[in-house]
Amino acid sequence: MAGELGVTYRRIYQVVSCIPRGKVASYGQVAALAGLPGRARQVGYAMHALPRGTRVPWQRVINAQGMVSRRRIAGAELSQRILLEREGIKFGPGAKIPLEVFGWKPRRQPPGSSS
DNA sequence: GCAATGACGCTCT
DNA sequence: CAGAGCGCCATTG
Repeated sequence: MAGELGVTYRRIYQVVSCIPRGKVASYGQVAALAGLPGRARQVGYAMHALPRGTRVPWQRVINAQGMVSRRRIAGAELSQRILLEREGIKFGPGAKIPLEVFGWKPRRQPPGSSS
């Protein structure tokens, strides 16, 4: 049943929930952080399986090209873009997000913070 | 239990 | 730079 989600999805949702507001992460990045390197596809499918009204910031997950992945239903990708712009993320030419600026860079110990 | 699906990523042409 | 193909594997019917 869909009520009981697999361990894999749960792991993915956990990582996605850690993405700070105003930042984005790619499917592959989420997969790697979830301990599933190379399984970006499963991340995308996990996002699709999310129910409406979820607390998981699924909108912060985009593809490696810095673009909102195209969905089965046209127009939904636009909604995601609106949500991201609302968080302060700016899109460049070609609807691409500059990952060097908005890409989430998780770091446990910021360099120079302990000195 | 088997076969098809899918919000991706990378490489080659 | 753009497009097409293959691999990846959990979830669903």
